[in-house]
Amino acid sequence: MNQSMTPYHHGDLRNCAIIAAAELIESIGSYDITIAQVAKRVGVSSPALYRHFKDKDALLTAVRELAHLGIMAYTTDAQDSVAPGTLAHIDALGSAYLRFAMDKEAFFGLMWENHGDADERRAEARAKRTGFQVLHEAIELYLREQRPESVETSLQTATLLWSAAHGIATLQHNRLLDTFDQEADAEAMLRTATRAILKVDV
Amino acid sequence: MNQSMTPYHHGDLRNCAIIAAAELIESIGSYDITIAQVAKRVGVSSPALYRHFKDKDALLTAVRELAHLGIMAYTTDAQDSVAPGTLAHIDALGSAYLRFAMDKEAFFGLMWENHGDADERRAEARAKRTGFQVLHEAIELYLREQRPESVETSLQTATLLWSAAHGIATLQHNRLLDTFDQEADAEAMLRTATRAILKVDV
DNA sequence: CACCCATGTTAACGGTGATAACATTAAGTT
DNA sequence: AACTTAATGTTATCACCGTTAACATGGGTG
Repeated sequence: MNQSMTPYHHGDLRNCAIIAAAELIESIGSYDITIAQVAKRVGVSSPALYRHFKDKDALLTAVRELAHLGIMAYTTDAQDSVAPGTLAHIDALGSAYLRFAMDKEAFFGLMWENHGDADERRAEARAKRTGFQVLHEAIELYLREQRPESVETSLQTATLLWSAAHGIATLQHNRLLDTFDQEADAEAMLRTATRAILKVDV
Repeated sequence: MNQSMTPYHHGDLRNCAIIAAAELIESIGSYDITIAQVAKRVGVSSPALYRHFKDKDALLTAVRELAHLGIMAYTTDAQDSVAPGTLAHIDALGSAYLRFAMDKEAFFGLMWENHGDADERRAEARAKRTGFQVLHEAIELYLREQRPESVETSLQTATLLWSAAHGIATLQHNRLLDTFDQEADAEAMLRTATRAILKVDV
């Protein structure tokens, strides 16, 4: 009846809460947020959120899904301008990963927090594997064309390269790269690692 | 006077609280502990801890120092049985790192949490750099003897190798290595990475 | 229209980190 | 030995947190 403001039933609380949480995280630069903060931002009482999320971590898990989409967007963008299966392709993927870690610090941190129950864990593992597949395929293609004798190790190679990228991203995220090497350049490091692991002559 | 039990003044509360916190973390396998839990374990009221630690994070920072000592112990042990500056030496350091990450999961996770004020951050960075130096020296020695033409890149090489080790350790810690490659073996991966980065022929 | 269920509300609980105000004791001064 | 003081403990209390219970609202279906 009252057509003016905020009807009793929100209508799309679940999605709005996820987005509000994400915005909050982005704006304070930390995933240390509060149910009450999210509720307030959506204009709803705290307990209302429990109609849509089992607990706080379920909400954060939903935000993590968003973060996975975000990283996929970075990845997809990066792939646009490169030929599939080239070294430039692999570089672009790695650089997208590093860029996401820097640009969206709080989300990157959140993604690697491992609280949550088993179901949530499995769902996230699936999302992460999806991202990994992109790298794996690029590397498989690269090896098939450049080093066909090593193509059967493409899975191990991809896993190792991801690990290297993740290590560099994580250390940079914690501001430790500069601690070790004042002139460290994450992107250059990853390119070096990529070439070493792919055994390309530099 | 009353020689029986628990004098009013504990006498060594600060150290005991740190140890109690560490034990608690080890026993529950998570660094999500409570001031009250620590206080109870030491047999003291919660506010008493605030005489010795500015806040909860200061206590956790002290525990992190302990964790750094722990990783150094692993490292030192590993070095005992290898000749300095050999590939085996570098392998031993990496393997010690991975072993610590697995054995002391909770501590490893805690070490890379980056809350805390600027002073605490700087202190921790120093501790981490100390650990890094060990790897750096081993690599410098190795390069000087095996690849003298690359010795001036020893710092970059050490930083990169640490990043790779850290990435592998972190992914394993989050149980993601198996997600990517069911047969992944962290130690084997690190050996591969080490050889690739040092440009040793395999 | 009547009912019901999804979805919102306010009230309340136990636990958290932290502070204030007070108590006790060890150590130092005279 | 007595007094003072500072360090270090205590209890009482706060605001806030995640979460649940009990109640209110109202849209959708018979």
